[in-house]
Amino acid sequence: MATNLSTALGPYHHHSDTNHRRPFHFTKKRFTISCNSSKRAPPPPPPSSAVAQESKNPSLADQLKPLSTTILSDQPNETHLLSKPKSTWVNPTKPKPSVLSLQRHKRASPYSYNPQIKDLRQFAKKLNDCEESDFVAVIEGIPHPPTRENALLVLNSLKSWQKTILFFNWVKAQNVFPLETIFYNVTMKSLRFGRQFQHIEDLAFEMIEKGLELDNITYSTIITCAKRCNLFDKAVEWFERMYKTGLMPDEVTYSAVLDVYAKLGKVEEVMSLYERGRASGWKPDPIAFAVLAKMFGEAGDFDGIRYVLQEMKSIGIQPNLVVYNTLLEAMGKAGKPGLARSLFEEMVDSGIVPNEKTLTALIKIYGRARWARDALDLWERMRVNGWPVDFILYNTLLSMCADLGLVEEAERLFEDMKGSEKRKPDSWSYTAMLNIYGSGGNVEKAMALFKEMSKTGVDLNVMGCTCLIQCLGRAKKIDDLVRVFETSINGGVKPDDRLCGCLLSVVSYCEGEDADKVLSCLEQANPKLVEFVKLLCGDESANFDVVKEEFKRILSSTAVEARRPFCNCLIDICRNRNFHERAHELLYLGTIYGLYPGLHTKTDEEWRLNVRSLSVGAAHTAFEEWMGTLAKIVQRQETLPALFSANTGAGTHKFSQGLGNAFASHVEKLAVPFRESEGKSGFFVATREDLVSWVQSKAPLVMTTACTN
DNA sequence: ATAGGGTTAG
Repeated sequence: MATNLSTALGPYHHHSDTNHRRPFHFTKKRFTISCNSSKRAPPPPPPSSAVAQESKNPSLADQLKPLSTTILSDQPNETHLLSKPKSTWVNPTKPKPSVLSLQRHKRASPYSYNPQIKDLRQFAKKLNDCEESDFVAVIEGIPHPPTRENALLVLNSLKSWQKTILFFNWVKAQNVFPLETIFYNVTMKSLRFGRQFQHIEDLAFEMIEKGLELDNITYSTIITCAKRCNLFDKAVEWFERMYKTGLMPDEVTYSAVLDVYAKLGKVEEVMSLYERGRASGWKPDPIAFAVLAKMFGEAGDFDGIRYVLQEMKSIGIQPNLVVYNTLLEAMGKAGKPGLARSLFEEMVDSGIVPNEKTLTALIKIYGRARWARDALDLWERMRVNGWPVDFILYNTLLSMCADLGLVEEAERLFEDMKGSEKRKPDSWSYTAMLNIYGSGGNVEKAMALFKEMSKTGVDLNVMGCTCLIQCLGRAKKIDDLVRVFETSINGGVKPDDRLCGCLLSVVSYCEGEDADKVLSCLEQANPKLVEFVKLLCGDESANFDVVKEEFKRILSSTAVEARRPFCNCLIDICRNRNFHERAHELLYLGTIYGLYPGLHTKTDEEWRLNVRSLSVGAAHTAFEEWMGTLAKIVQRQETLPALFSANTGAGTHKFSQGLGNAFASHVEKLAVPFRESEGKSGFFVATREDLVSWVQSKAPLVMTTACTN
């Protein structure tokens, strides 16, 4: 279902409902097109009903509606908006409708010098240090009378939210002066630190009851607290309430709310708010851009990231460190390592010194992109320039080494960490090392690490467990595998779908007793999956429709990233147990459930089979299927392209190694005229003439192995 | 220090 803004904005919407409200159909593409155009459409006027009722404080929903309608309408059917706008809109005597106040809330003047400050600081320290049960008694020792200034100073110094509340209530009970908004705001700040949304909301209601003014600081504190507690509906609710009472958000509250919608993934709402704010004359600051950049990064939306850069440029805002960090991270998520690299160089050239987060983002990007040269160069620059390093960055460097297969570099860093006082390896560090040894097939070193962990008291986590099991499975050390699995489960590891996929892949290449041992591990983690394996291979009479339904059920309860591996392994299991037809059925189901997008690509000149993301068995199955289809086409004498190719990938990824070789021997066995391309490894090509004559000589055989639907 | 908004790990 499409997101509907009126739903998102809650109950405040209903009274201004009109028939031009429509659900959002705001796709990424459309957004980008509309926002990238250099000329921004002038903001449309608010609906006349809103102007009449609340010309000063139109509701947020009313503010957003016309804009979204303008952007989203499928046809330019905006006559109801444009029929009488001029008088309202262009008339300079009327103010522009505005969604935010361009002026920030004015702060009270800072404290004047007070000779009692030193005593009060000491007193606050005593309060912070004492037991909570003694707190009230300690308060009584306050060295100076709790005047407004004195009370504020102490209230500001308390660290735990429980003590803040106790002190707040004590001051209230003294009844020396009425507690103003600032007392509530300071108290809320402490509660927010303790993530106590309910307490904050109670205080807010108390303010309303007493008729105290809730200002922008109050609202932004409430909203960000709700956000940090993941109570997004509450955050939106309080933002709406603010408009309702006639208070306009300033840019701090406004960007806090942008972040709320961004965290909800409501890109279109964020952009409506942003554009509305811009139309009101708002000049967004770096924090607002960090919010947008983060949002587009999470969505992997490169066009959105470009839009942010372009906006900053046109407004004349230089990114600061945080904005650069966010943009780098976003570039990584959008799969643009090269642009991340240039952005980083631009940042350094502009004189900004990278921090741990910058370097963590970049190292991660280079590792994932398998850019060993850039990763190592950056590592060297970190050392030479003395750039800051922290624990997360160390672990990220280790993971990068795992991605790139840099065994010695990782071992050196790992030893450094063991030797340091502050940065002892934790379960993340061990996981990275297990990943390195596991993918390199070094069982001895991997098992040595496993033993070392139990000695040093570092818990194996689910990912480390997966790496180790994969390694032991490949080495056919099934008894060790079972022991590691049992130990992990007893140690509190919760098996996830990746671990199950890993066990399933071990099952695919094991036989007899070994396979049964691994299956009984899998049974503990995912009994349904084991049941399905038995359905596939145990009972030959299980019909296709039953398999289809069960498979659908399994997949829909599996994490997206583990679905294709599951299907690959299941195909391998069927093939290795001589259920070839089942394998074809599973490949067919995997294809219709969208697990293999882009498996076939066709142009007039060339048809290509892309098996890079398939397991060996699945790739064989797909190839046989392809040849079977081809045989039918030849039989029917339909048109064929001049060239056929199959792409296995060159096996640069540590898990896809061997696919090319397996494929080569498979085509050799079938005597199909595919030859590995000389220039490109992992590319197998055949001409139409060769293939057609092969099909004609082998047609009966191919036809029998092909799935008949 | 002295009431409010943004960024790091499969």
